[in-house]
Amino acid sequence: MSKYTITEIAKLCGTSPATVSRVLNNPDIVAAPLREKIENTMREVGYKPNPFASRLSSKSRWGLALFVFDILNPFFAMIVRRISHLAMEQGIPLTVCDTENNEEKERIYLDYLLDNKIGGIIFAEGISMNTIERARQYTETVLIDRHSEEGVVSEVSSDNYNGARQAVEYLLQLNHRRIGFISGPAKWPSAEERFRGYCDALKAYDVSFNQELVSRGDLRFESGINAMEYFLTLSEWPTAIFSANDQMALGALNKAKLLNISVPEDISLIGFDNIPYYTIFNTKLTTVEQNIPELCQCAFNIMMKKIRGDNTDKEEKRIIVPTQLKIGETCRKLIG
Amino acid sequence: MSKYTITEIAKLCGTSPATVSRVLNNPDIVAAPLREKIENTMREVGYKPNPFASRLSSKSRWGLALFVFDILNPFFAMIVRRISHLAMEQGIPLTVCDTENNEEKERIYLDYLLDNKIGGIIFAEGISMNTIERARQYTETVLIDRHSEEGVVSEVSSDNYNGARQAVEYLLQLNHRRIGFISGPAKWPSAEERFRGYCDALKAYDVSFNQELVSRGDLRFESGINAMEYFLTLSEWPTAIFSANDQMALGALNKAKLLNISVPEDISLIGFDNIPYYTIFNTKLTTVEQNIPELCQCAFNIMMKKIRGDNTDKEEKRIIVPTQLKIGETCRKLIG
DNA sequence: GGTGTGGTTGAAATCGTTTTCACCACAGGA
DNA sequence: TCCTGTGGTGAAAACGATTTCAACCACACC
Repeated sequence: MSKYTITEIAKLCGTSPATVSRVLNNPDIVAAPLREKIENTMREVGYKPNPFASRLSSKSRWGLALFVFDILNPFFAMIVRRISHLAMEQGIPLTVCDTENNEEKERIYLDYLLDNKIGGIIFAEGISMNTIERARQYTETVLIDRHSEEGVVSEVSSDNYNGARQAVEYLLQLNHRRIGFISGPAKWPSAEERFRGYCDALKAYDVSFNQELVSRGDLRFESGINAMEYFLTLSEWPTAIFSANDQMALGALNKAKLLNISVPEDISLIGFDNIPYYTIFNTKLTTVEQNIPELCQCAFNIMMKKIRGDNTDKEEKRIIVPTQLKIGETCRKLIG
Repeated sequence: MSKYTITEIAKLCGTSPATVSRVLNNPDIVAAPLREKIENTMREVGYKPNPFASRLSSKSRWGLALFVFDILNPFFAMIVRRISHLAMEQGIPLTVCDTENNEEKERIYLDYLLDNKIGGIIFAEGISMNTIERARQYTETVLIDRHSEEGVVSEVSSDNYNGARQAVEYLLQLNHRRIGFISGPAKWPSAEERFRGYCDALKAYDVSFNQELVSRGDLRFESGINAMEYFLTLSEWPTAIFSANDQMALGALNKAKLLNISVPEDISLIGFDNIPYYTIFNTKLTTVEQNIPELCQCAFNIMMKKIRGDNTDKEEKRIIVPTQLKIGETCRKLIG
């Protein structure tokens, strides 16, 4: 709770407020001896600049916001946890915006933030492109696991394609050939990529794609249940199922258990995400781990660069973070 | 993005900036016709006061923070969702602090917030009393579902006692007499109250308390599993179980299902919280609903009053929000 | 008709920074 | 010697609100 002002620091050092301000914002242009003297006194008396005065005179933007479409979903809750940790470390206020999958709420939050001259916004998967586009015109933006059309926005995402492909190839190596897929929503690029990974893995093993083995889900638990119900109506069951996320995989797992269908004895199962939260089930799910800390760290770094204006301009517009297959207890090798 | 200043509004209305400011902060003291004229022009041109200028001149604190100890827990995620919604409605920036059940993190967050002259902090259950005490000395505080020693801090909580009591009495009315209890952590007052409710309900029905029917949990899914395992080792099983929260109840439910023990045929089960998230299981849990929206609204209102300084001073230091028993599919009536 | 009185309003200082502009001293070139 | 550029610094004007203080105008009352 610093009670000192820039003027007082100036007086203590026998210099002017202007110079102290320069030390704060542009240290290089003040002569070394004086600069050090000022820096020392600031440290000694525990001076902290008043953020409101700063922002009033420099019309610069400030603060970060994070948009997630469903904070009750542990994947996004995890992102909130990481990003808010990083922001706090840097002493940057973060506003968390849970849009509840509601475009009107996105609009209201965004208006509010723009009015308050927010410095940057990080969008997680699930936010509408309208909102992102509008934000982009007024402030810095970074996407996590969300693709924009033409790489106009910086984005950080998991390697959804290879993660999915690796998972399905793992099943293929275990001699599975009849592999079901529980997909995500059609509009979500990250979900689409997982689908591509699924298809290409099959192709690589000369297994023909079979539409009846695909069940469209919405990433929530229930759609995993529904998917499993659907698969069991088929005259010939799949021997393995790959789900576009853990929640649906667990829905499927739960459904199977209730019907006394054994996983992995009767059906093998792989998820995607590896949310720690989901160790709640006593069967350890085999899944593709997304490196959420890394994802968040990258997104945050890019944002900081943008805000600081370190525009090497050649910067990668798109960063891909590798995934990792985590072997659990839900897959088995077919003898055939 | 309002480009108007208070001075311009004044000019448009043929008055002075001072008066416009008064309309903003203290409308009553400016004569009705002038006030309305100013209000209208502000509306017309879409004027929004510059928050930084405001905060610079009025040395008042500003902004809110919300502490939760585990944002991955849907109960707290729900609180984050509600409070951030309310804050945004009022145009107040909210900083969400997920302390990850770590006292060091609490300290860091708090230091940061106090440095930034935060206007108020809302603490949810699970934050250490040290942190709350320290915060209380420098800023406004409100607790949700967290009791302070002597009512020094305003607090809003669910009617844990009566909610628990009602649940257990419901079981008693269904002729259950051997009722197990899965408790929460010892230090949590809200969990303790649920325990008291359990005990008093038994007493009211002349059922003697039996220590072996109590299993201590930590509110997480796993401890529900453990509790169920424990109960099943008893020579005589309980015919019903009341769990101090939904997560543990679902752990117990899941364990039972895996062991082919039917709920409610073999054992009845009641939870506490009614997190919408948990409709994920296809069996609808009978549970005591906490009115989270109301809880949050109350806490928020109290905070706003404190910030505004409307200290009727006679204000209730403690508000209790009623709970409601939600009948699901996990309880049955014993014939005996 | 003078004197309060209370309700409204405006002028001006203030909050703590940033930033522009002018100034100075000194170095280097003509 | 004079002129010009340059790096370092200070004075002072913003930034956009709040707040104090004084002025003003009825109006009523003695």
